[in-house]
Amino acid sequence: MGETSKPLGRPRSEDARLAVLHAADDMLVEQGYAAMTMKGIAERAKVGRQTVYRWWSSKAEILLEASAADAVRELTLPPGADPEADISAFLSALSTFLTRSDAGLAYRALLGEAQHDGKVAELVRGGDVLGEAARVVIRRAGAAGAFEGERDDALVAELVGPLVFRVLSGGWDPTEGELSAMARRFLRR
Amino acid sequence: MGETSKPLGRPRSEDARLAVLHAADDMLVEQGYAAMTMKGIAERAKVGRQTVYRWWSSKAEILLEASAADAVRELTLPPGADPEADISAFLSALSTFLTRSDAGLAYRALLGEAQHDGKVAELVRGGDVLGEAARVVIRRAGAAGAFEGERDDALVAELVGPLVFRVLSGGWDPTEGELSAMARRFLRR
Amino acid sequence: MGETSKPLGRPRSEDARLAVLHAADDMLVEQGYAAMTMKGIAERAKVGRQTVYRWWSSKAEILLEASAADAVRELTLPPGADPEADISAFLSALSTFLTRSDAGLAYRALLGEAQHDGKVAELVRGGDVLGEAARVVIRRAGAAGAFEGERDDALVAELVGPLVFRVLSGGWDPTEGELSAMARRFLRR
Amino acid sequence: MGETSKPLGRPRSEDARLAVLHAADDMLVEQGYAAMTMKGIAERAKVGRQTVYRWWSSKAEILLEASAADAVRELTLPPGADPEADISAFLSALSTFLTRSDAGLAYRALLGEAQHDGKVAELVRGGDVLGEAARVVIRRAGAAGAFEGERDDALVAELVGPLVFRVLSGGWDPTEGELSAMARRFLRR
DNA sequence: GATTAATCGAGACGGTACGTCGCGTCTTAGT
DNA sequence: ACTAAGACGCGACGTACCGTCTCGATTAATC
Repeated sequence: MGETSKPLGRPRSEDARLAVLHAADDMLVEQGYAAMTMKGIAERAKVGRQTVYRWWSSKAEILLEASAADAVRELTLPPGADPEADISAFLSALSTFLTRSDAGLAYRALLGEAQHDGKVAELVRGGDVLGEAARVVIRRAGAAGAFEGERDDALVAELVGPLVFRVLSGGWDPTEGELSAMARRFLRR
Repeated sequence: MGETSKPLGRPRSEDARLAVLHAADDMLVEQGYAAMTMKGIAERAKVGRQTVYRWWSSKAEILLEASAADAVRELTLPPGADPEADISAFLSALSTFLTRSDAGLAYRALLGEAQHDGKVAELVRGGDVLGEAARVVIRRAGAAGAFEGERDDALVAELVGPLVFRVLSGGWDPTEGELSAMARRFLRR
Repeated sequence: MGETSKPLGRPRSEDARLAVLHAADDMLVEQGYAAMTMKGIAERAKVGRQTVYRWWSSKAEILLEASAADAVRELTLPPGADPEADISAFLSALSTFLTRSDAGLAYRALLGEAQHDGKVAELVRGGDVLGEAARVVIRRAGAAGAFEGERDDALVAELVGPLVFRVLSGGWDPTEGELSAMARRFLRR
Repeated sequence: MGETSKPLGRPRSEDARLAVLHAADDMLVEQGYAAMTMKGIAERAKVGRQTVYRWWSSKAEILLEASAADAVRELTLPPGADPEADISAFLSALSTFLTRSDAGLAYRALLGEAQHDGKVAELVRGGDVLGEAARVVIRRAGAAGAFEGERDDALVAELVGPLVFRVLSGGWDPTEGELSAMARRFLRR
C-alpha cells in the first residue's frame, strides 16, 4: 500500500554522514566559520568531496544539521518554580548558548550568513530553534494568565530580541542580575 | 610644531576613493555581499587593486565607510510631537532602514559578517550607528522623566532588539500598527 | 577429464558484451577518444559499471575488441592482377582505413595511446592487424620472386611506414597517383 | 614608427617559465606522459596553477616548448663523408632520438596524443622538427644528383617512415646493420 | 628645472578553495 | 555467479579570488 520500495544501489553510509557532521562541528569551534571549507571538512572527515556535495549543498546546511539537535537540547529546560524564575532561567540558558556553546556559535554563524545569503536565510527561517524554545517558555508563563491578545512572534521577539541584539552586536556577556532584570521587565507588561 | 607637515609624494586621489566606495555600494545592492569581492570592486571602480588594499584592509571596511554616513542620516529624525510619536517614528525609520535602504543592507551584511570574523566585529562595535541613533531618541523621551536608573545599553537593546531580531531572523517587514504597539510597550515600563 | 566443467551461476550476458562494444565504437566516432570514458561507455550501453570492469581492464581493451575484426576485414583484399596492382590496391585500402574508417580511427587512437602507456603498447604489439595484412600482400608479391634475403618486419615497415608516418604526423590524405608511385618504389628494390 | 609599446603591468617571469618547462620535462621522464598533470607540473615548478594556464593551454603545449629545441639539436648533424654515411648517421641519430632521448620521448608522446586530440595534431603539424631535420639531410644527398622530380614530403616519409613506424608500433630498437641497410635502400631509387 | 617620493592603473605572481568529473571499488537488491 | 544501480574514497580538472609584487606613468613638494 503506502510502502516505499527501497532505493536501488549502495545505500548511503551512516559513517560518512556522521564523520562529516563531526568534522564540521570541530572545525567551526577550532578554526571558525570562515576557515571552515567544504574541502577541509571532507579531508578531516576522511571522506570524498563528492560525498559531501552529494548530501549537502553548502557548509551552512551541514552546520545546521550538525547543531540543530544540540541547540534544542540546550534551550529546553524543566519548568521553574514561578514565572519569573522560569523566564530568568531560560534567558540564562540562552545567554550561555549564544556566548559559550558550540551549537550557539553555529547558530550565530548561520544567522550571520543568512544576512547575505538568501538560501541560508531560508534554512534559518525553517529551523527556528530559538523561536521554538522561547515559545515553550512563554506558553508556560502565559498559562498563568498573561499575554492574552498578543501574537506569538511578537512576544518571542520581546523576550529574546534584546538579549540577542546585545550579543550579536557587541559580544556582550550578561550577568545574572541583568538577566533577571530582563525577565522582570518582560513579565511586567 | 604641532602642525603636521604635508606628506611627500603624490597625494591620495579623491577620485579613486569615491570610485571605490560607490563601486562597493553598487555591487552590494546589485549582486550581494558574497559576490562583492576586492577584485571586483577594483575592476568596477577602474582602480588598481593595490590602491584598494592601500587604503582599506577588507571589503567590510569599505562597506562601513561607504554606508556609515547614510545610516546616520537615515536614522536621525526631528523630534516628534510626543514621546510615543517620537519613538514610533524612530522604529518606523529603523524598519525602513533595515528592510529597504542600501545602507541598511550594508549594516545587516556587516553585522552578519561580524558573527564569524573578529575584525569585522570590532569595526561594528566601534561605529555603532544604530545604538547612537537610538540613544538620541531615548534621551529625548527620558527628558520627560522616565528611565532614571537604567543603563543606556540596556535601554537601547529593549528598544531596537525586538525589531532587529525579527528582521534578522526572518526577513520580517513590520506594519505601522505593530511598530506603534512596540513603541507603547517600550514607554510603559 | 580434459573437459572444462560449466562455470556455476549466471552465465555472461552476450547482450551486455555487445552493448559495451557498440557503445565504445559509437562514442569514439562521435566524441573522440579522450571523451570516451569507462563511465560514459557503461551509461550509454545501459550496463552497470562493474560489468565493464569485470570483462575489460581499460577503454583500450574495449576498443581493440570492438575494432580488430573490422580492421582485418577492411585490410584483407583479393589478389590483384599483377604485383603492382596488388600492392597499390593494398595501399589504397590502408589509406582509406587510416583516414576514413571507424576501425582505422580506433587503430590510430590505440597506436597513439601506446606511446605513453605500456599496457596499451603490449596490446597493440600483440594484435598486429596492420602487420598481418601487409605480410599477406608481401608474400603474394614475393612469390613472384623478389625479397629473397629480407626479414618480414623490415619489408612491412618499408611498405606501410611511409604512408602511416605521413598520416599520423600530418593527417595526410594521399591521392591515387601518390599511392601507385609508392607501390612502384616498393617493388623496385 | 614600427615600435611596439611595452605592455602594461608586471612583466612575465622568465624564472616561472623555465621552472615549468623543466618540471614538465622531468616529470615526463620520471613518471610518464599520463602521470604528468597540469597540477603536478605547477606544484613541482613551485608555481601557481594559474600561471601555467595563463601561458599554456595544455600539457602538450608545454612539452612541445620544452623539447622542440632539444629535438632540433639532437637531429642536426654535421655532413658525413659520403651520402650513404650521411644518411646512415642521420638514421642512427633518429633511432637514438626516438628510443633513448628525453626529447624523443616527448616527440612520441605528442605524436601519440595527436592521434586523438585535434589541437595537439595542429601543434605537431606546426613544429615539424623531424621533417625539418630529414629535409636537411635529403638536400645534402640530393645535391649529389638524385631525387630530381620528387616532392619533399614524399622523400621525408620514405626516409623516416619505416624507422618511425617500427619504433612506434613495437618499441623496436634497430641495430647499426639494419640502419645502414635502410640507408642504402633509400639511396638506391 | 631637476630631483624625490608616494601615488596611480595594470597585470603577473604563488597560493588555495571552488564545484565537477572520472577513476576503480564497494555494497545493495534482483535475475 | 552475474546483472543494474549507485554510493564510496580519491584526485585532477579549469576557474576565481586572495593579497603581494613589479612595471611605467603621474603628480606634488623640495631642492
